[in-house]
Amino acid sequence: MKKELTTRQNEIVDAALRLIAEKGMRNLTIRHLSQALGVTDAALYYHFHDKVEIVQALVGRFEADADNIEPLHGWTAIEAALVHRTELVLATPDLARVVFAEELFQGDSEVEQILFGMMQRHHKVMLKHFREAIEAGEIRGDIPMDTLFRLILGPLRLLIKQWGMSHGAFDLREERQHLLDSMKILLSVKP
Amino acid sequence: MKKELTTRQNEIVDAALRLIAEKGMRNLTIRHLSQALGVTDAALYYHFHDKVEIVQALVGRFEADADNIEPLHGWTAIEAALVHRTELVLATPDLARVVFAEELFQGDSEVEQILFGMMQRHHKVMLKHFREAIEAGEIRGDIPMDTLFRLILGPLRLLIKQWGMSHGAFDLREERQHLLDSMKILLSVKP
Amino acid sequence: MKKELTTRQNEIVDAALRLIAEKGMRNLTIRHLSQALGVTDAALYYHFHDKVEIVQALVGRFEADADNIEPLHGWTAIEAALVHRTELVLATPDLARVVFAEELFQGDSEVEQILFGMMQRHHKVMLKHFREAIEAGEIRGDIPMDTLFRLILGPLRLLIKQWGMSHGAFDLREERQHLLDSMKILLSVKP
Amino acid sequence: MKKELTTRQNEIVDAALRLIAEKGMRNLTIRHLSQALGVTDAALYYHFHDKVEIVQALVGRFEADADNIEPLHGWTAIEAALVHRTELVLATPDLARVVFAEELFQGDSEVEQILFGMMQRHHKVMLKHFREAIEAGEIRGDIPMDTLFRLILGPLRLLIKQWGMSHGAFDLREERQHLLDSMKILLSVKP
DNA sequence: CATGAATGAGACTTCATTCAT
DNA sequence: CATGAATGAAGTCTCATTCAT
Repeated sequence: MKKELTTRQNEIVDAALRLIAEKGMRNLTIRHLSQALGVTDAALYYHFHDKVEIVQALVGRFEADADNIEPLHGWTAIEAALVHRTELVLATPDLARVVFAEELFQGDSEVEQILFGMMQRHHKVMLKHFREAIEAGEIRGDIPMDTLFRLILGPLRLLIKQWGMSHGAFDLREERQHLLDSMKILLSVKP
Repeated sequence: MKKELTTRQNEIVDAALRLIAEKGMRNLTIRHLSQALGVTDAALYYHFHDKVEIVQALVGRFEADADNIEPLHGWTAIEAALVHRTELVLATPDLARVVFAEELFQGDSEVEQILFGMMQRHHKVMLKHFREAIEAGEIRGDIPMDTLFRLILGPLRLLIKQWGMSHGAFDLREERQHLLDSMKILLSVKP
Repeated sequence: MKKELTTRQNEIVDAALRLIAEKGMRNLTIRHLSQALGVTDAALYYHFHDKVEIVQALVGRFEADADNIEPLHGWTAIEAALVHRTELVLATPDLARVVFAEELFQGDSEVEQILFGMMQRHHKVMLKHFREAIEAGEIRGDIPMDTLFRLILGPLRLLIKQWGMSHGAFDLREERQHLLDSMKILLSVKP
Repeated sequence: MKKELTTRQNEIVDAALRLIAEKGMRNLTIRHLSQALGVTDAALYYHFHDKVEIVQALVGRFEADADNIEPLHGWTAIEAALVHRTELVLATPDLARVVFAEELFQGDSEVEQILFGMMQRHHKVMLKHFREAIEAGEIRGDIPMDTLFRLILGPLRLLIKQWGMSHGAFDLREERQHLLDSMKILLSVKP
């Protein structure tokens, strides 16, 4: 299912990501992309059949990285997931402004579905970890699952979005740590 | 500063909002808009000088509604703000999928600035309420302000986004209540 | 043939002239014109049936002024004509950048004809004065008539054009006098 | 600075020149141009980034030709310049009705500047030749420089404009010769 | 692998004009 | 006298894509 990308294809996806991060999805046009790469429009069609194919490869990036999480459990897994997200964002800041920005692809139904699938799977995995954490007595169990998901992922999303919109004006790792610390305190089971 | 819109102008903004909500920002073209209104492209230019002007009027809607919050304080004000947001979303569902979707306007620097200003002001107001709530002993004071903001607004944003993306598949009021209840419990000062 | 213009019509023509002088013929649009006058587009159609009618009235201005030359003869008439032109230009500088700019109306065949007619008549009158001046021994007679016309009118046109393009940067009267003096010297019959 | 044009670009500029010559600047639209070339509007944008770029290339034509004047001096250089102009006009009659028609570009501030620069340089060169001619005793020295410029270039401009407007109804070379002869006589130093 | 040339659809915008009020 | 609302044609430009070389 997942196609291996050639070197050139990866270069193209990199450039595409850069364009989107810079000026949004509308900035991702075949001409801009080819100019960024120093080739002709037509040249891109040798590497990808479609523009859709490029965007799909781009979205695939998120997934590729997201899958490499080690098999942790409970609160440890939750913390790892949040850390992983922010580290990913720090590693490829262009991704930072794109990930969590599902609206960007609104209308691109092909991409929308891919993203929706990703989100669903992620959601499922997280819920599993929540249950584990509750069973292990790591976090309190009196909060509805969906609400819990929002309480944990919502702040993370907002944090990353703020960081992206401010063009990295604050220390993401530090703020992420504040977030994790506070969550730990708030969610821990009271004696 | 804020321009009063004519009846027709409001009709146009309504239609624009509908278009965006349906298929995203890319769906908001002058042609689509005029077709939705049953007139020619050119007709719109009688009412607005620019497409930008239309989008600005549209963004102004958020602001207009956001300003009408009663002068509450502390946790009450925070709760009211969250309730107000969700009620706004319920009242004009088209707005729902647009609000909190700053990325939609990424690249549209004119609009970006307006939104940025709105966010800044909102942020400031919320921080004031947080401080009041802490002083009043309504919520605990050991969480950094910015983190507190993310912990409260992040979940709300995610909730509204989920509701929008699912096309209203769940009861927004109910879930919002769960969120508020949980927040209250989590943030309350422990004896 | 020549229609008397109402007060409002004259105001409109004035504004039209100003627009053309400012940014060229392409700047003369009904909307710009109406905006300059502080009314709606539609309002202009009460005063003129057509845009063509406005332009015709505008061109008529040149003619109107050009006709009022006193019945002089010979070199005196020639000098008077040149003086008259420059004075006209000084009196209504907007006209300055339009008059002698037949190209501006190229394509506007209706106007082109009017202008062509004006030029023809002017040409004829000037030739008559040339002949008188030669017969009177005021200027030498060994220059072909058409060449003489170019030698006298060409410099004047260039002078006015330079003045217009420089936005009145030099003293038109002074330079015109230099021109007349030099012409007198050059063309006078040698002993 | 001066960009080399491709074959296709030159074809486009040729067509553009033809369109302007035929019906004036307003006739130079992308659609007309592409139709004249038998292609789509969009095709032109492969060769030129802008419509402005096309016009600039077009204006560059004047300059290109104007620069190739041999290094002559004094009256010989002046005569050569006038001859060159008329020959240029005869060689490319389309240029004829455009050259000396600065008004055509009024409002096109980009082009206006290019033209203004060209005029300035031309003016400077001519003044130099005037001085040389005076020093060499070829022409009289009692006429102000600027006036001299107008006396010589003005008639030439008018001649070319008349020829262009009459669609080549008379023998340009013959009339130009009359002009030169007369000028020589008038301006020569009297014994 | 890439370029040169083109296309058709559609984007935003301006223009002159009309008509009912 | 004027406005409010609209129209149809035209203008400039961008976009994704194709095809021959």
